[in-house]
Amino acid sequence: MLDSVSSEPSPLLTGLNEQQREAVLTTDGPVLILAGAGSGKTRVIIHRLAYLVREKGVPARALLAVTFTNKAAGEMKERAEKLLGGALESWICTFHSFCVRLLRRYAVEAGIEPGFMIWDADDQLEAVKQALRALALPEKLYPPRRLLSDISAAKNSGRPPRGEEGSPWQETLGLVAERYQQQLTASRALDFDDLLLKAARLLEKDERVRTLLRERFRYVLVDEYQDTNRVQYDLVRHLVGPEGNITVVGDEDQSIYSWRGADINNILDFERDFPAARVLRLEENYRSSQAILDAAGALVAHNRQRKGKTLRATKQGGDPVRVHQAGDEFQEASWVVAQVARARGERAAVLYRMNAQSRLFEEALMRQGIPYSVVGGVGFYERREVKDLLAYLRLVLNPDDSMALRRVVNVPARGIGERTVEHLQQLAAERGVSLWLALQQADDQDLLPARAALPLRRFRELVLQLQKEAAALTVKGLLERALHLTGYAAALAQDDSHESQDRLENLAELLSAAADFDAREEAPSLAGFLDRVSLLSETDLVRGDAPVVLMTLHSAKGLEFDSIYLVGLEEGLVPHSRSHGSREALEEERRLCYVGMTRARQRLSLTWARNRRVFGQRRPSEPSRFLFEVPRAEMVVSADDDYGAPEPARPPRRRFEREPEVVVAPAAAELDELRPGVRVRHPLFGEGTVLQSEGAGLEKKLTVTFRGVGAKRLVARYAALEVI
DNA sequence: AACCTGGTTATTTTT
DNA sequence: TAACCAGGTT
Repeated sequence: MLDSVSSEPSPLLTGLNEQQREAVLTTDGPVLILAGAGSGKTRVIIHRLAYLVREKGVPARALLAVTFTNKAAGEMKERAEKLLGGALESWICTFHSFCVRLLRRYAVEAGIEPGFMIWDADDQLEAVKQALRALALPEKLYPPRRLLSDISAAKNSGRPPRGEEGSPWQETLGLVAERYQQQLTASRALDFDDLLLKAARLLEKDERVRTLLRERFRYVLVDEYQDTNRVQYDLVRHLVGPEGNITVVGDEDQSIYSWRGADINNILDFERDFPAARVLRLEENYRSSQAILDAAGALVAHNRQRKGKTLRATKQGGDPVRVHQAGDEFQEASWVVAQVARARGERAAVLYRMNAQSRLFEEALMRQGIPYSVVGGVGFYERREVKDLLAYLRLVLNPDDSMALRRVVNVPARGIGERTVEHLQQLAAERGVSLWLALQQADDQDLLPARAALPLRRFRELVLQLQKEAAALTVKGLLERALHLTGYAAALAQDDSHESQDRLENLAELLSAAADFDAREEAPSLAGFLDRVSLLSETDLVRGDAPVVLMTLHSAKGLEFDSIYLVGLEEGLVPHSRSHGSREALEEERRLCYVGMTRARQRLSLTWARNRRVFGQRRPSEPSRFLFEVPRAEMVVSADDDYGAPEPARPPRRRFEREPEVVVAPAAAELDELRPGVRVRHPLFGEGTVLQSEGAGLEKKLTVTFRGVGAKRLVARYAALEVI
């Protein structure tokens, strides 16, 4: 296997270090590549794919690479195609999309409906609530979210709950899980966990399919192996078989998804599971400065659950890691934003433990007129109007999807009340059919509640009409038709509130997303569109253009920035209070912190606030223990000026959207000067020229071009512009 | 069926 | 604190 190295060095190997070359060339049998943060992992993977195709003559369609995010898959595919100079026929996709493709293709063998819908987290939660209602169990005693997470945990471990266990909770869990699953079945739908579970079962049970797939996929690669759960592990094992070529790439120090069922032992025990395994390490780091690596390395060295590796920096020196202690969370945000404003032109990220922390940073950035983007939070596809429209599309494809039906049966309002829906629901439960079928039967047998009969019939006809038209339409065309036929657009247009305006804009964006899909996809279909939307993740939608990005530590995995601000490093937050007590959980928190630190190329700042509002109450905080695990010599410590002073009185908080606080804005006299052609200075973008301006006063909207940054649209009120 | 209100409740992290 | 829900009112 190594003979091609000596005979003639492949051009695919140039620019790779010794370890990377070996990782590219070691293609056969089980291989574990331990890839440290910033060690050029993706590069190795794409060179490996190219090497297999070009040098070893393996047909591209025999290669399968599985990742966790669409973004990673997309990037991998794109770069591999660029390297090979042509379209690549390999499957490079996420675990979930791989399963969907498999299940759509082998639905019969898997024993599921070919046209299944995918339920999202909202649908799942709603289904659990329904189950509780049907069982006459109070939500207070049985929190739906906890039930759902237990159901999901059970599915991810490969053993769906049964109600046989002893404890009352387990018994209830079993009952609820059973009802929950019934609803999925009646709706011809699968939840996220089912996608993996059914695919794994299919491979386990059906020898023909298994053989077929093993023959097809002769080289399988799994990225981020440290984040695989039990079911994913089973899936991979069935897919590969004892003689297969399996390569897994991962880093045990970056395993941060145990709460979603990921099992760090999958990577730690790889050599036990595959005794013939070759283990290769990538320990040369091309991303971060020496100072950053030393600090991060010292931190993670406190973990016991690891194979252990030492990253070597290729960049020497660099700024020391900064630790800043702020008086409170407001000052923490101001400090960070001041630092960001000072370092023009570099890309920075603020990383926090939980989404709720983003707001203060958003407000501070907005006040300074610094453009930013937030990853996560309320995503585009989670907005009500978007989900409503998508629900109509789901009904077109599968009217039995009861969650979709429930969602829009009275949206926009058409006189179908809660009681009517409940009545139908009961009917459906009695007969063990979907809501749609119950509706149909009730209509045919004149069982509909008198007052709602007409609107219900019209709703039914509406769905049928959309179904009839769907075949001849593009996805965008169908969306437009749905907007019109349902009266959704009209209802929004009639109401001229700011909110409705926003919604219409979002729907317009949905239309353009659909148009984009129609144009780009080879064979665009409604099913394909819905699948893609369901499998989209938060980080897939990261906009890369903003100079500052705000996100959780979890979503930062796999990304890199010039500057990293790791904020809220306090006991109870990082490590999170829920992780106190168990060593495993604490180690995961430490890894989370490690992941955050190793995102930084040039500068790393760690901040904490001496007191912070928690549960709406101000409480003093302790610095995170992780701060003490980084050697003092690596750090420069600073503090707010009023460190130790009594807590200053704060004006009552005001919602920024309603009443913007002008902190730094052009002086009033300068507002009129902001005309096209005028030179201005921005704290972040540097000097630029006004290209265009519309409106007047603080509401004035400006288009300004900055050197090296391009044109930016700014609102005068927020823009910290200075006329020069 | 939409709106209001007061009380309760919660905070990880998300493919 | 603020988001959410159940229950009541219009």
